[in-house]
Amino acid sequence: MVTLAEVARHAGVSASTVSYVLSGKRTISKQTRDRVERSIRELGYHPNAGARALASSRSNIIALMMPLRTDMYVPVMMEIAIAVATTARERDRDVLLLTGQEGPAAVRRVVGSGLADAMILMDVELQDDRLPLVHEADRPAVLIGLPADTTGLTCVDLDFTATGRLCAEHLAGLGHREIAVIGEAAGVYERHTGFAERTMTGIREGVRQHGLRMLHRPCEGSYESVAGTLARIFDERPGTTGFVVQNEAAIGPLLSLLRQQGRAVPEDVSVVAVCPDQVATQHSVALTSVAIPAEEMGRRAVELVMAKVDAAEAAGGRGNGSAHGNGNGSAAGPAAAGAPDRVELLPPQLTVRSSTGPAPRS
Amino acid sequence: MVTLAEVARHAGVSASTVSYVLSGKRTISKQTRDRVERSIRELGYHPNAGARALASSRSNIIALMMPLRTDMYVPVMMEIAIAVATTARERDRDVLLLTGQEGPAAVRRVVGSGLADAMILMDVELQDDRLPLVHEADRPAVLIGLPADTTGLTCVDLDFTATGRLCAEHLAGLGHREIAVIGEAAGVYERHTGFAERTMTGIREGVRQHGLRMLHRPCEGSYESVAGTLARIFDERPGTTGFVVQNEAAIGPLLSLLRQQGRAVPEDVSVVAVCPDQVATQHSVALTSVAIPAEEMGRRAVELVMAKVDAAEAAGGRGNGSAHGNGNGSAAGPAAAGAPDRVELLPPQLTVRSSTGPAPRS
DNA sequence: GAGATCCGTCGAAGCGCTTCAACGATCCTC
DNA sequence: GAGGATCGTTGAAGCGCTTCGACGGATCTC
Repeated sequence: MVTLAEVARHAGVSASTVSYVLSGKRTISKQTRDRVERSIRELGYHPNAGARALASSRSNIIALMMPLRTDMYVPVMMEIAIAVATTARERDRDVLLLTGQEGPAAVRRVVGSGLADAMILMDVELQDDRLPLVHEADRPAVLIGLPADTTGLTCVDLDFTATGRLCAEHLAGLGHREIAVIGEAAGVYERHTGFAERTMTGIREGVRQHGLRMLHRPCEGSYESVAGTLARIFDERPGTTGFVVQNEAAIGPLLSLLRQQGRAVPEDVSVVAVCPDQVATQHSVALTSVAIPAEEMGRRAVELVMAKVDAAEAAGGRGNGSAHGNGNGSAAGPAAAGAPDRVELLPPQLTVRSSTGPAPRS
Repeated sequence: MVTLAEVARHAGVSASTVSYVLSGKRTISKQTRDRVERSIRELGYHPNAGARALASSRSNIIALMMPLRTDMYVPVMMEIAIAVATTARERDRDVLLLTGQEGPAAVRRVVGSGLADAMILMDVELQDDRLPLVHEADRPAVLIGLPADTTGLTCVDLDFTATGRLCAEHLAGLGHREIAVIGEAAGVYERHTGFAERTMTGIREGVRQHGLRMLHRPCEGSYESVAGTLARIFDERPGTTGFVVQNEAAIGPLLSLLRQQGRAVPEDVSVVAVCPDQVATQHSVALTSVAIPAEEMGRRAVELVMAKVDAAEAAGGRGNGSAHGNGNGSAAGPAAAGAPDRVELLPPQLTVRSSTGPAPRS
């Protein structure tokens, strides 16, 4: 392995000069810089990550905690993860992959060992085990998802309330009066991941405001489950003409079943989905949908967490970018310039495709 | 941050003693060990990862290179990644997530900086850009997937040839004489990822051996594409009664279409799929399938790569666990005990579910 | 043109850990 | 009971880097 010292010797300068060329923290004459850079290239030098981390107490690594269960939203999770990794690399950081397996202890370990400078937590639940540790660790952290209490936390998520409202409004605008929501599997509601509830809140707002009637039924992704749910919906409300589907897995079966029953989409019933664009466009009918901006969520999470790292650095200390009085959230204010704690809800965007149309004449 | 020195002081021993308690590399009396461990707990000590890496030139990190494109097999990729991360953690290693974004240069960087001790490469193509660098880097590496030339490489993959054979044999055993293969999207064949070809090789073997007739059609995952492909198949070979589907995305549309056309599964046509079990069981008909053992692939990859790290360590040097003469693969042999280069093909397992049955009387 | 200022470079001190050689103490062995 | 092994522990030397203070020389200021 080539070391910095060897580069220095090769270039005829001191080690510190090489270091400053690399970091840019002091001005170096163009002449020297060129010479050093040439030596680096010729020798194929790569700074040793461990030594760097030790000397600077910055590892340039961001930890990404994935959900343990892989039963849901896999494509979304994956897209977020890839966006995180890609964005981090663009900013010269690496990403450490942690699974939920290890539980909250992972937070303690990573923080304690200085392995990572910051954390991004995915799939945050309303009452998340890891949150107390995040607070205690007082390290830059960003959550993807929204816990019940966001005090002192920075979060990124799709604005699911606005999403729900948007869906309801879209259907209302097309003249639909009775709509049904094919929701997430019951387990999702029980786990209190929050987004399902928020979507429903938004839908209810839209429903109330536009005087619609609405039926909400949780539903598994299996064909049988969708069939049962659908049957019950039409049983109870034969006049239903609009559907909002939040469960990706239910979309395929739903379209199949509607076709089988001779209900044309969008002539007889309209369907609007909440899902990634890729999913929306791969079905027999291209779906009007609100996209889940996975890529943007991942990117923003990295940007926010890095801003916090830099802010903490500038402030001289470790820490979260904002002071933590012991729970007395007094004077949260803008704090030191940089990255205040905040909740960033991405505005939903509804794309009209071929699955929604005017309500049929009653 | 608590340091090892503080632990030593607190326990009334020297720093080296604490280090040996932690690593177990020398015998320490139970009494001292207990005392040290107690201090560690009381102070909440976590060894500093950077310092450790620097002093030992081992980072205890395994790099995982994900494919850049997220268009395919996302659930499989995700499952592999999670299995890798989980298995690594069980063995006290962490996982660094790299995307294809950075290209082959990532290999050089990670190896050069000592950030990771070893690499696992996913989604390896037949002629993979990264392979020359893997050879050159001479660091423990394991590929998930099979390149054209596996000399000096360790690979893990499903035995797709056997998989193909198994599918053909299963259908043959049920009396089907004319079968069709709904293959991967044309792009997959063009990219030469290899597994698609290997599956076809196996299917052809089975077809030949059992005297079947076979039609192979690449197919996109979209509904329209499947519809077109299916129409052309029945056009050309009306007597087709058995299907092998390798493209996960095509499964849903295929089942819908068959149902629509009044062809009952499995009474009129049988369908066998190559896909994760989870996918196989979530459709309207539970599919007879050969599973893609993602979890096992991830786990084995970690086991193999760690064996190589240990072997290299024991052999005193860096290196790949086996000598690399400059391309003259002479006397590859068992080499030093430990982890020789090898290709590990996992045996496929076919699970009979409800989508295959005896061929209809012709 | 003397003093203050700035620029580019260097030397040295550490960051927190691992590991080697060494050493006293205890245990055998004959 | 003397010599050698063995055991448990220690001190010190780095691992490769960052960063602080210092320093000579060029540039500016009045």
